[in-house]
Amino acid sequence: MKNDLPKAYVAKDYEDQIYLDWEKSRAFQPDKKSKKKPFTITMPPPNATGTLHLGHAVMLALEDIMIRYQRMQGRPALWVPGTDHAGIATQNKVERDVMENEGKTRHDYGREKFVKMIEKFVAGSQNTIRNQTRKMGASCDWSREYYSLDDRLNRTVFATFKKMFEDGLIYRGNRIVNWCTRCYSTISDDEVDHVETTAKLYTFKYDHKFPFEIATTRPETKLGDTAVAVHPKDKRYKHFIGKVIETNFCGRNLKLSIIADESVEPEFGTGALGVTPNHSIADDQLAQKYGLERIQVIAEDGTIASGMGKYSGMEVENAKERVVADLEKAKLVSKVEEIPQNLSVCSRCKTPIQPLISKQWFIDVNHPVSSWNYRTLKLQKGRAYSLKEVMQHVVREQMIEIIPDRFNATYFQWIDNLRDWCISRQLWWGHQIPVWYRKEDRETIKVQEKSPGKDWLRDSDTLDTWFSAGLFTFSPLRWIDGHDDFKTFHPTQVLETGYDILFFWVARMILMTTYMTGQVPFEKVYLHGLVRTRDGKKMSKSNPETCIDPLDIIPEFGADALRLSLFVGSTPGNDMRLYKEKIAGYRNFVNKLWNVARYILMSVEPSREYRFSATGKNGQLRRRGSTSSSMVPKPKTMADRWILSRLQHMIESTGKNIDEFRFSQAAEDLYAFTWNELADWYLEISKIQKRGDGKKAEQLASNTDEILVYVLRTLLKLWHPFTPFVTEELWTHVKTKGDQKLISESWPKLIKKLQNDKAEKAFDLVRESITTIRNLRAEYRVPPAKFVSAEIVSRKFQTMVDQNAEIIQALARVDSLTVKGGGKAPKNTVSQFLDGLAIHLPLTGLIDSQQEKDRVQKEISRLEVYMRGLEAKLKNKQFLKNAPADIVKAEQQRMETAQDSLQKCQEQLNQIL
RNA sequence: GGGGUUAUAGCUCAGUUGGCUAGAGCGCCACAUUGACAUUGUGGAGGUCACUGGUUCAAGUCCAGUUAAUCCCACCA
Repeated sequence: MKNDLPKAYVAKDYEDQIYLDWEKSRAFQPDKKSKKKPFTITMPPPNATGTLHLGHAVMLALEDIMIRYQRMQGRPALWVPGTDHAGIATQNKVERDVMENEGKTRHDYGREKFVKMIEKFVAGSQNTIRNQTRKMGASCDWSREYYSLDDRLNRTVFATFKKMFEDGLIYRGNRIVNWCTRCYSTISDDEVDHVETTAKLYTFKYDHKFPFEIATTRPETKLGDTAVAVHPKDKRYKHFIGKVIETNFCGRNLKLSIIADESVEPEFGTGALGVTPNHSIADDQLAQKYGLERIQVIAEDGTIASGMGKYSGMEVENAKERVVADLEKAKLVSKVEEIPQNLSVCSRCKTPIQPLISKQWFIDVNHPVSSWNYRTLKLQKGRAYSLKEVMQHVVREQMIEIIPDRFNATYFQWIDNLRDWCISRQLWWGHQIPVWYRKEDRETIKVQEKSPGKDWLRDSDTLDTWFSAGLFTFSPLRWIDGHDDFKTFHPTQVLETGYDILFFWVARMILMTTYMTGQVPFEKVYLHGLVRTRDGKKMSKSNPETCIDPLDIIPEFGADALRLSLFVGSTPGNDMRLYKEKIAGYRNFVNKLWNVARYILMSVEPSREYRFSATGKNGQLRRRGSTSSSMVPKPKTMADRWILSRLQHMIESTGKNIDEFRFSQAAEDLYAFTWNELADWYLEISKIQKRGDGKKAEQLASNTDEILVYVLRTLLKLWHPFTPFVTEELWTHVKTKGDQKLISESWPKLIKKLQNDKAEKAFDLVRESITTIRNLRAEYRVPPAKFVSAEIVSRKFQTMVDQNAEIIQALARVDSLTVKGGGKAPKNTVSQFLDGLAIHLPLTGLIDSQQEKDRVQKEISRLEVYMRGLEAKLKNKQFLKNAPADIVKAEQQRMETAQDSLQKCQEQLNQIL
């Protein structure tokens, strides 16, 4: 027992060393000897593009809580850390840096060289991420760390591609895609953001011969129109439907079919819509539906394609101005108005998206196949299922549970609207598509990673990052090699991540994993909210003053305080606000915990050995070296019984709360126990229990020491998943021979026989008595240092109050306490009535009878209001008939108590008069 | 247009299957201060749980509607 703790806990003096010790002790690796069911979490891999932000910190805090708790439960707990190459994000980042620093583009370097540059950048950034992860205290198994471009993961990616291709789930097609002209790549529907802007809506005719006007915000694309769509019932245009009108638009000859479709809104613009099949997703659908011709207007670099006359080669924006100018010159424009518009932009670089037709690789989400594990996925035999159907099936059948469950609706809605997933990206950074084309005839292909020979060219595109990310529960566990890790640790138990990547990642993991492994990737999905600023705004890198950097916080307040501030007071799926004062509050708490330990360590007899270990049968405590198997701490006083009982309830509720994902509740309860019960009450009482002289007093003191140490040890264990650093540090002061590091200790076992609701209730009355006296003193402005005398009258609790008289005297600063079983209330006192107990303070000279009268009168009114409510309830026959018996009984009890108090108050009032 | 979330103390938020005289932290007010802790202690003030209706013996909690904020998805050219 060491007792040389500094006055305050300065986290940064301990944390790094503690983490090193944990790592050295291999505590992060799952205990494979354990026979219990493994518990696995795949860490959502941060993008290898830089540094961790608070979103990652929340993720690390929550996952570490689960992992540490399960580890202490004795389960082989595996938390697999990793990083993601994050194709588009990383390439963008390096491109931006190179442009800023050297004014060069990736093309100035060429693919091979540029990829090398990205690799170098990634290596640096991975190191940063690893260090930050350590700073947070994450107890993940570094020996199993993965990176999405690791060999074993690459092989899994290529094997997946091949299998899907052979099953007809991957195809190459000419389809309209979201094209980012800056990234020079397709991006998926989910990578498109919509920003509200205003746009100019032009109303015009294609030429003077054209019979009616159309309206558009994008006149330049009209160069590629092949139809005009109207609503079938629109009288203005009905007689044109089915005709083909030849027109000359800005020097281009267009053949426009007039088609009718319900989707056209007659109220918008002129009610006539120029259809540009290749540059609008909606128009593309019309083109498919009516078999329209297609004309490419915009090239992949964002300029007007060749064959568009004088506009060819112009930037889209310039072309627009030019087209408008030409139209105006020809007096074809009748109206220009500003309208609100949702502009589609690339979520990475905010460049406006050009929808265009391009030959890309897709995953067919509606193609039914039979290559499923029908048994483990509980599918109907003999039936083919599409990816979409299985994604719906496993969640609907609750093989995967989403927390909070309202995200089920979001999930299903997304899947219902899911279109084929475009997986090819025209990027250099990522998994290059394992497809080879024969040089002479590009249509002959081979799907494999290695080159089939000299006459073959590899597809230059890479795969969408989320393709490989979809494999992350099983690819790092070496599924591809049939490794034990996969057999032992898959499916994983929990996937914990932000709700913002439910679609990007969670859904795709379900898709990929069910298809490839025949298992669900995880049993539960826990979604946390976003961390916002004090004003509820998003923290964004472009606004650095709104951002809180975990690396600034940790040295100042400690990782434990940061962790607490990231999940206490927040619930799954809901955003939270974070600001320094909040973190400081938890820093204060951590310090409180430190000082609780510091006091106990200073106060108990240091030479003794306090070796409790709750490893005996039936969760009993044994003292090491003792032959007795029932060395449970023995409560001698009511306070002892109370604190030990409260502690047992904490053991029970903390475990239950963590099991049921109520992390905030668990920590809040522990916080209240630590501060408001242990520190505020029991520690103060222990001082009283330890101050007497004589043999009996010594025995009590020694017994109190045992209880203090037992409570502290247990409390450190309960706190450990939440605040690992400070608890581990304190553990070094209370651990004894044979104890392990706290991280490897077992979760405290519940000792049922120490639960004592009667003692808790009785002791609450003692606490309430003390509070009442303090309150009365404060009200009558008795100086805190001054002692008062008091009289407590209770027939029912006379003995109990007597037994606790010393505590009441000390904590309420009472020098002479009279405890009576009955009799008349003394005169000239300030009095207060609790349930079955009256407290009288003869505050001679301080009592103002008017003030006292007012005080009692106020209490009476309050009681009367309260009793009116109760009375109504108790007179209600329906209530008596329908409410459960214990509820009725409780209400009756309340009524009796209130009546009693009321009567006492009235007596009191009469006496003052 | 479809879907979701939120609305509870001055602020930030809890409130598990309906049983509540509605809680916490911060802030505020008063007092204290060498003893584990000023990163402290003691006491206190502060709420028609957004609004309207319904279900129920009983509604902050369940249902319907209204208002306001917010997010996601789709999208009108």
